[in-house]
Amino acid sequence: MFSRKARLKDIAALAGVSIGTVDRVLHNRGQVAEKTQERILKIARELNYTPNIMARALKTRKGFNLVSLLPAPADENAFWLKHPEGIAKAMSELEQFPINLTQITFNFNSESDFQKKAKDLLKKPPDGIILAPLFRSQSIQFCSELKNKKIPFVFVDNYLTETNFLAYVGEDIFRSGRVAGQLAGLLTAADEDILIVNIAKNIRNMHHLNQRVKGFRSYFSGSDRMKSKIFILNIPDTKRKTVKEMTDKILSDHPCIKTIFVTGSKSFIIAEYIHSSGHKQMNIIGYDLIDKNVEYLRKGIIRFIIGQRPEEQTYRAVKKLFDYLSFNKLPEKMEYLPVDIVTSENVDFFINNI
Amino acid sequence: MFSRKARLKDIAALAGVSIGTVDRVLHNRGQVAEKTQERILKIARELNYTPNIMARALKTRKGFNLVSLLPAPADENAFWLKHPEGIAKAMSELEQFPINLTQITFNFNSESDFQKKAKDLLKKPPDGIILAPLFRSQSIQFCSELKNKKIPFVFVDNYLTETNFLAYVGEDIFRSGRVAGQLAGLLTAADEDILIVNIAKNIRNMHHLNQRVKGFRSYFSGSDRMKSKIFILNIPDTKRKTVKEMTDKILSDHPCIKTIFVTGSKSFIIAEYIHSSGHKQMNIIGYDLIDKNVEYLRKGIIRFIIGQRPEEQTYRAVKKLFDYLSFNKLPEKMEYLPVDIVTSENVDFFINNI
DNA sequence: CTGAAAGCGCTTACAG
DNA sequence: CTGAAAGCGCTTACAG
Repeated sequence: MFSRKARLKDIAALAGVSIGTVDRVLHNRGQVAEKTQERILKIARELNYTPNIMARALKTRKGFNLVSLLPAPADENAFWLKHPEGIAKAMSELEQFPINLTQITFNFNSESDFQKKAKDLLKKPPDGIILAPLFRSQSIQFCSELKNKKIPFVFVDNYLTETNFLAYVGEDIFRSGRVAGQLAGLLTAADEDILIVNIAKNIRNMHHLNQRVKGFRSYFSGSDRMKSKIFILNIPDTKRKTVKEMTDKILSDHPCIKTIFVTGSKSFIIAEYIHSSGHKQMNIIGYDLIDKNVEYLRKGIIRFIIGQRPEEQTYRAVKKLFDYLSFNKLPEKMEYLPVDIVTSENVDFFINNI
Repeated sequence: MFSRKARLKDIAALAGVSIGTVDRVLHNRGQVAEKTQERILKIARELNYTPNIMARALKTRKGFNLVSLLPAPADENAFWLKHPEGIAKAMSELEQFPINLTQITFNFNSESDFQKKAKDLLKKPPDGIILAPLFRSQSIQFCSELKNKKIPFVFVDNYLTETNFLAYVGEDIFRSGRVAGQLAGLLTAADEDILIVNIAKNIRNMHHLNQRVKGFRSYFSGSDRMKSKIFILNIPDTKRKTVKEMTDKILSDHPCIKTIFVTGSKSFIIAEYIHSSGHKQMNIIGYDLIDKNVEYLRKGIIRFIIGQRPEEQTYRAVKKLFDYLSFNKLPEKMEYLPVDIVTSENVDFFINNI
């Protein structure tokens, strides 16, 4: 009724040997007579043999220690709250296997903290690592150590081409900027202008955000669709006073600004200020479904949020690492998750939804 | 190093019985002395016992026959091309288990063909069914037979509340209409009007499409945000002549129409006509990432496509059925997939992406 | 170079 | 009411 899978036993019977010999051939271990070997391989091929992974897992029971090294979530970067959820989900699906995953976090603003945590974890080298490479040079150095120690690692959030990472799961950053550009274009009339706002304290953010700005601008470049002017504002911190002064200034200098693109997850700060300060209504576009952004999205103060599925990044990263370590399965190297366009009407589908 | 899971053996040792007895208690079979039973349950709880599903699967090796009963994809409903992909993906992930899934298709326009196929498949009753209930009364009847025969079934695409379905995976139809409404609102100025187009040959479509229309209208109702008028056009077939005549008429009667919402997957037909007929440019919003729609989306002739993840519907449906049959796991009953907002800039992420 | 045997954790039929 | 044993398909250490 069901076409049974071929077993070692079947191959052994046909080849007239024991299953031990078949196994030796199939795993390239031990010395087996050339002729026997050929015969066995031929039969295995004909029977389309693939091992029963249940039986293998049951027998082998090899455990792995994994480590995730991600920024600690804090008020100012609630974005990183979502990543542990994806890890938890993946681990619960893999509950049957003897895996440990230790979550290590580092201070979002401290390169030395990252270095310290990275160094510490290597004292007891894990079998695989999930890593958000926020700090470029420190990450490159760390990854070269991982390479020396032959520890595979998967990037989330961003990647560094100069390392030999096993895989990347995350946003196509440039592309997501283009999507934002398209949305801004839809919201902005020909006689209205656009403001890009970067809110960044540290250099990492700048790199990430600059990519989005590039993508955003690229959507408009070379086309005639854009008569609006595009201004840019870099706000160095999130103090209310700084935000107020800098925003007020640029908006009064350029009264035609109607659309504001906030390149990071802090659009709620701009939304809050615009909303409470008596400025005219703006079209605000931002990133990431953190609670405060969602709140302003529902209120209609933020128009669009672009989502990058942070939980799914870590979820898939864990799965990739597991498949690689357990089944030698080489994962798809670059896995760009969809750029989600989220509004007040479809936001419910995207939160608490992993 | 790894916290080992408790095994039957461990419980047996602590309870001073054999693993056979433990198993009998845990599966509520056979007669076990009250006292022994209590002791064993207590220990199992304390040890937080969960069975090792690898071992169980290896031993049990119970096979299932599943059937999917979905419309045959055809030129006129390319939407249904995607569903087999999700089935294929799920089956390849479950390759290790002795499962069969037979895909049965019926003619999208023929209720009698559905009835025939449904009847035929029951001659050899499967262990579970995945079903798209296009034809209401015929589906209800079929589902009541399934209930009698105790065959579990999962709906995709739509559901019928009066049946005892195991689960539904698909769109929140009303809600997706609301999302379309919001997008239309963004694209339409106060002095411009909106046209809703239903293209439907059969009654099923009408129900589905009407729900979307309701959602669409509900977005505008009771709010003052809408000064535009909303017209509706029902096109009974897709002949070029019919489309031309009816579209021309309504657009000349109402020259302020600027946005067209096509409630089904045939927005490419409207896009094609508008584009090639010398009408002024319209904002077109449609459904489903079938090739022709994607083509017009990329060209900028369709503005937004709303996606409902057809592959994921069947993928999850198969998984739910499998988990239910194999592990007695009751699935989440209503699983609404996200309403995806797709534009020319993020469409790449949503095609060939399962 | 090859075979026989133990055992992963579970389920099930049999014996008592 | 309970235990002992076989076996799912694989891997591995041992014996020859």
